[in-house]
Amino acid sequence: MNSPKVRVRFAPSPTGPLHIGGVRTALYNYLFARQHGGELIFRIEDTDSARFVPGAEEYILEAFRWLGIKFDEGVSFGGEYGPYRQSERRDIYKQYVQQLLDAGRAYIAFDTPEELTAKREQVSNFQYDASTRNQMRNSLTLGKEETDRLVAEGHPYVVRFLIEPGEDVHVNDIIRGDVCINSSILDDKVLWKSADQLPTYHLANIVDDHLMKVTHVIRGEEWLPSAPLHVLLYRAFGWADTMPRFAHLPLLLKPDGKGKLSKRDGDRLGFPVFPLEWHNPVTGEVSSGYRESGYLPEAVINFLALLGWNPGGDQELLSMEELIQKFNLEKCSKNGARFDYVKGQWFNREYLLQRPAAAWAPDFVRLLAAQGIDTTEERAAEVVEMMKMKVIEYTTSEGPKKRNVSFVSDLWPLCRFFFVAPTAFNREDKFVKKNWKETTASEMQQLRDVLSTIDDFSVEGQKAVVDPWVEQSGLKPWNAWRVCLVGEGQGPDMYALAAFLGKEEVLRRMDFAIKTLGSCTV
RNA sequence: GGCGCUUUCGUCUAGCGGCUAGGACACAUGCCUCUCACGCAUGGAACACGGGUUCGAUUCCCGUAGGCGCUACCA
Repeated sequence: MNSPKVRVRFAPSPTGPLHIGGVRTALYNYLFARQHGGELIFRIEDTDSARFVPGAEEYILEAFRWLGIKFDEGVSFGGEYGPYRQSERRDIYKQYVQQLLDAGRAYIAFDTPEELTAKREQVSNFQYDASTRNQMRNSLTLGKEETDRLVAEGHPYVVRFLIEPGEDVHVNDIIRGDVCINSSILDDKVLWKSADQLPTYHLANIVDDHLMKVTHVIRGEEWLPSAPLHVLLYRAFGWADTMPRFAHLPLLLKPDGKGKLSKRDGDRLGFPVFPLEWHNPVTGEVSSGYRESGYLPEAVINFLALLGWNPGGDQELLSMEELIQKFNLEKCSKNGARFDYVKGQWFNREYLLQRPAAAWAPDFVRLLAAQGIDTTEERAAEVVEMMKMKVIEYTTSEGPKKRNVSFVSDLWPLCRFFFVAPTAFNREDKFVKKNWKETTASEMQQLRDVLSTIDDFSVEGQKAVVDPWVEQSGLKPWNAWRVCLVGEGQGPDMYALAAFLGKEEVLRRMDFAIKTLGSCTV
């Protein structure tokens, strides 16, 4: 018996920007589908008309395009199992709800939301189930005639799933093994909503997965408690033999404190929780995205892939191809993973370093332009090459910290002096203080005179002349020279910096420093 | 409250009855050095607790405690 072709789906609801946890779920589905030569479906679960947010669907699609997660079928991709937007499948669901009604596996209930709220307030732990349904207003208590009459009169109603109590329902989860819960603790879930005349997630989900021939449901752990309900639905429809296999992924948790990762954590700690920048169409609020923050899609993918799964072994830098090859649902961890965004920055650094400096240049040029600096990509690439191994200081809620250059945008604060000459010197600066003594001005004047004789101002050209002079004079001009050209204790190798600036600019900066700092002791 | 899932360094994790419990991020120190770094080397750092099972438990079972989730006419 050969198993059917693997078909998985990622089915977000368009209620806003895609959360990074959702991105990981989609990624795992993608890796699984690719590894098995299967198909990945993109379905839109927009059965909650109240929470619909315009633009969310396009946002999600663009996010996956950027990340390199490709779908084979679904909204905007086509396919033979459409439509793939649930709001366009109303008639299909209606038909299946009727099937359940006819089979006596579901019933009609007239209780209004207000009545239910009141009931919940008056009876603690109230649950609409076998123990309470006979006290409510539904087709079971009202009888067929009365029900038909109320429906005909246009009274709003919902359809509820009739759950038989006292049965142990088993879910065989790929990640968690056998999960068993008793049907008595399940409530008679609403399958069809009166409010928007659409099914709930539970019904739509089962019908679609069945009709779309989905073989594996890979989703977040928040769905685990309702998985038994889904199993019961498959059975009620008579689809138990083709029921997909389930895999419930661990959740992404806050970097610190308690609870699951939320947008607020990103704002508080300074990292994005969305793949792309999001502009809230109602509030106008802007949330940062990984793309706009300077992350490389490969880095985001690699980082996310290893949050909750690990191929074993010591290799952590993995390409999409390697991930596809090594991915294994059974090796997913069972417990929630704290979102270690600092490690995410490290991944980005690794991927940034892997590419040639020239590949950073366009972004860097744009960044410089925003600072009013006009330069070429070649020049920018030279600077990148000299500075990519440096460390940047940044501020956090716990005070200043340092980290390696991890983004192109880290470069500007480190590279200003390449493009802007010092206009003043901070005599209180430790480095300046230490390296500018009363004799320094005259030493710098000597160095200046030596430099002015050089025609070939390349690193090699300078070396050929300056090294012997250093040797013979016994001077150590480096730090003072750095003060002249940079203004502080920063920057690359002095010859490299001087070569970049060019002879004229170097001499100009030295003249200015000698004049400004003079022979005074600082 | 009820139900379910879960528990190895600060964090992500490897481990699938016998190991000096491994790696990575982060952190610290040293070397290198023309500044800051990179790099290299080194270091601190974990099996939640209590019972079993077993010759032997981080590993299997049961409790306890913590964490997480669900408990809507939301997904």
